Amino acid sequence: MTEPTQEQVEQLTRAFERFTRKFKVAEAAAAADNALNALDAQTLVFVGDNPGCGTGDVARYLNVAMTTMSSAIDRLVRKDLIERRPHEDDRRSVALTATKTGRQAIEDQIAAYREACRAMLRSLDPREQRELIRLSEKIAEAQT
Amino acid sequence: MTEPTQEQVEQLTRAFERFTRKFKVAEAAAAADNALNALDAQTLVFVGDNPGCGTGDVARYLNVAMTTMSSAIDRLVRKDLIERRPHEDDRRSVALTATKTGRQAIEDQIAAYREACRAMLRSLDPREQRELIRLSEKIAEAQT
DNA sequence: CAAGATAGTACGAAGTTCGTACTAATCAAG
DNA sequence: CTTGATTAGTACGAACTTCGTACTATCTTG
Repeated sequence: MTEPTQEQVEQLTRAFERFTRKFKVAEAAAAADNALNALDAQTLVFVGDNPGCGTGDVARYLNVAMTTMSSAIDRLVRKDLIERRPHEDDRRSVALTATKTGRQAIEDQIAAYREACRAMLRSLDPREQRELIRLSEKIAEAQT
Repeated sequence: MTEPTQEQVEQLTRAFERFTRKFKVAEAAAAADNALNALDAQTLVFVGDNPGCGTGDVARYLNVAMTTMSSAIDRLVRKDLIERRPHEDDRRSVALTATKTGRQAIEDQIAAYREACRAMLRSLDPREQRELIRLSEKIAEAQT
């Protein structure tokens, strides 16, 4: 827990700008098939991870207006990627779940991500690979 | 350059998903002031890095239609963040440059990025910080 | 210099986001 | 149990974004 130097921060920033770009390309590639925009893709993944969640849950998580999320869900339902079912306990709510097609689309989405990660690791030798993963996890945990 | 294991790839993917999310928040925070959408922000940064570039250069780099870029540039010009000047050699082209206000906005944009990177580094001890930067640069260079 | 390629913009159609207004269901007292 | 406030969600329309088509102006090449 030491304050990094200005120079170090800038080096990492430059490297990460390139990573971010790489991930965007990966996202775009995964979306190409289903023609999902960024919001719809993120919505689909969230619903896949949180079956039974409601419109508001996703809206809050992705930081968009409730009505925007309602539209996004409309599009995903029309493409048969998710389903709106009545919620058991609260009849105002809907319970969202990914359809079989939707789960497949999520897999493709994540596979593209994973492919980008694999490409990164491939540039390193085995010891470095282990070290990068260790450091990444340490950071991810610290951010809470 | 050794093939990483499936397990390693997944660990890194999970960690990077969290990073990506963090960067999106940073981007959103930087955009909040100027109310720039993602495309406009990226366009502004590119023009800042490539003064004198043309509409088509940015469009190709960001992978959008020429007309889309023309609109984005319209918006940035209207906000006085960039300028369209006639190109010296080729009078069909425009030469784009960031205005003083624009350069300031870019600084804010990048500062938010840098802040996210600094936060990451802070979770590590000095030896680990140096190692993370070294590995990141190695990967960034290998990707070409 | 004529034909074709290139850089860019105008315009309009299709789609996205979000605020306002509304319905339906739940909760909290009284 | 009813009434008033809250909560989950959708319908609708305005403002904005993206992009294809059509067009102008300017190189480039044979």
